[in-house]
Amino acid sequence: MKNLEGIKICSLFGSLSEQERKKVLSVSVQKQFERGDIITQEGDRSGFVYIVAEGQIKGTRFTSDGREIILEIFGRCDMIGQVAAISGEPYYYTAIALTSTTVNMIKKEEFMELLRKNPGIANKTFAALGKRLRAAQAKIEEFVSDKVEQRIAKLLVALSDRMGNEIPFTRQEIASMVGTTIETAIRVTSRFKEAKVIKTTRGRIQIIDKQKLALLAEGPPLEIV
Amino acid sequence: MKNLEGIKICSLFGSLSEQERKKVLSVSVQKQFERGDIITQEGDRSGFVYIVAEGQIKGTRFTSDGREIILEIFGRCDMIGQVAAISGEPYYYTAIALTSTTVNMIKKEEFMELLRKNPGIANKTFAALGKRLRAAQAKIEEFVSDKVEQRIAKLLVALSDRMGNEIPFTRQEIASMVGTTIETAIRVTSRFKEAKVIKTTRGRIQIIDKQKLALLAEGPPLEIV
DNA sequence: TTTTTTACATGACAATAATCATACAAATAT
DNA sequence: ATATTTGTATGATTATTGTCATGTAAAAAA
Repeated sequence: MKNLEGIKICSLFGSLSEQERKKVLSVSVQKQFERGDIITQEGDRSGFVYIVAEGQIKGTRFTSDGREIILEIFGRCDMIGQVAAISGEPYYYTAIALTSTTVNMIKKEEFMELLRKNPGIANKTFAALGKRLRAAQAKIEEFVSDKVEQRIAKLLVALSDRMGNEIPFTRQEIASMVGTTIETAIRVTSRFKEAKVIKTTRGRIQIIDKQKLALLAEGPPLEIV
Repeated sequence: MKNLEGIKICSLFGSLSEQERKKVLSVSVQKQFERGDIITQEGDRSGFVYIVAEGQIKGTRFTSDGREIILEIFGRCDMIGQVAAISGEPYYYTAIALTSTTVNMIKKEEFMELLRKNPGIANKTFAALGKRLRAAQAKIEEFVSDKVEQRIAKLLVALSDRMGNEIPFTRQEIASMVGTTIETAIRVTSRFKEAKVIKTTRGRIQIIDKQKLALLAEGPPLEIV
């Protein structure tokens, strides 16, 4: 059963006994999404927690004037909707599938039960949330002290750590992740291309010189030659 | 015992029985700080969780070039150090007392025990963390879509919701909270003063027209007359 | 195949905010 | 009482990024 596989590998569930794991599976329903499908919608109250078994999801919000802000990228074993489940508030995000995605859905109540009965799961869930908080605060720090070029360099390094050297995002998506306009994102990536730290094709960025990129993420901007 | 009082009112502990509360108190040590005192230091591993019984604390980080970034303001009943306690990582913040402050310190291990044995506390701790995550993400959104004037207006509204119409921060601190320079913070607050939405004295801002301020937080900037 | 849409590219210009400089008043220390 | 430090104020200039406009190439749809 692919269902079992998806969830078995998640370290979150590593501390579960075989019976417990079966219990998790018995209360979780698997669902499939295709690129562009909406998994949770900002403001909704569907009452599920999602665990990503396969694929990539973007957690986005839309500004009043319709601009998209991509706040996080979720991958295998990441959890979506815990905060909403525990605080009882609606989803904060619109979660959209970036690739073909398989998720395990757990009803809010079952999830709470799970947390209550399994300190191991509770701790890991908590720690994961803490990690997200720090990531968000690190991003705030970036906004305060980095220029767009550094932010994009940082993003590319982070993304390649996560998904390898082929980064499947458009410049518009890059822009939405670092909080800039598409024009600026294009200009910056063009400069990177010129300096041979990346290669680009339509909707893709390939990292060539990750080390140089890491330097750009910290240090001074590229000299215009 | 003032100790007891401090912790009793915290809604976090509302679900505790009298014995449980006593247990919390038996494992918590009270400590006093004065303005400017450092409570936790970024990178340290002291292994305590702090609950604010009285006073205000700023959670800050320092950039490589020494600039201060104020990420959060903590007040009564807020908790500091939970993430570090649970994930086992060092403190992410430098927490500095803004006023005379009383905190209840709980050893990391005791805190974990507390969480494990009291689902009510665990849930509230988790929910509080979720709230902080959303606050951080809301701030990211502000950086993406607001100009400095709006960010400062939003900050002043939020601060006055929390601590009343007398806001005890310098323009430098305001600047560190919205991620701008002191000059820009001064210029913007001066404009607000001119428009009679605030009054200022040294180290203080008094909100006069909160409604107008809320409008400025959303809408277009002040017209320069 | 032709049309339309989507993603990338680039120039010109404007706006926002940073930087640098200087000044002054209030608080604190000597 | 005087000196020093700290917080506020404001002008001039520059840098960074946003906005608007226009163009091209690749992909998708007709």
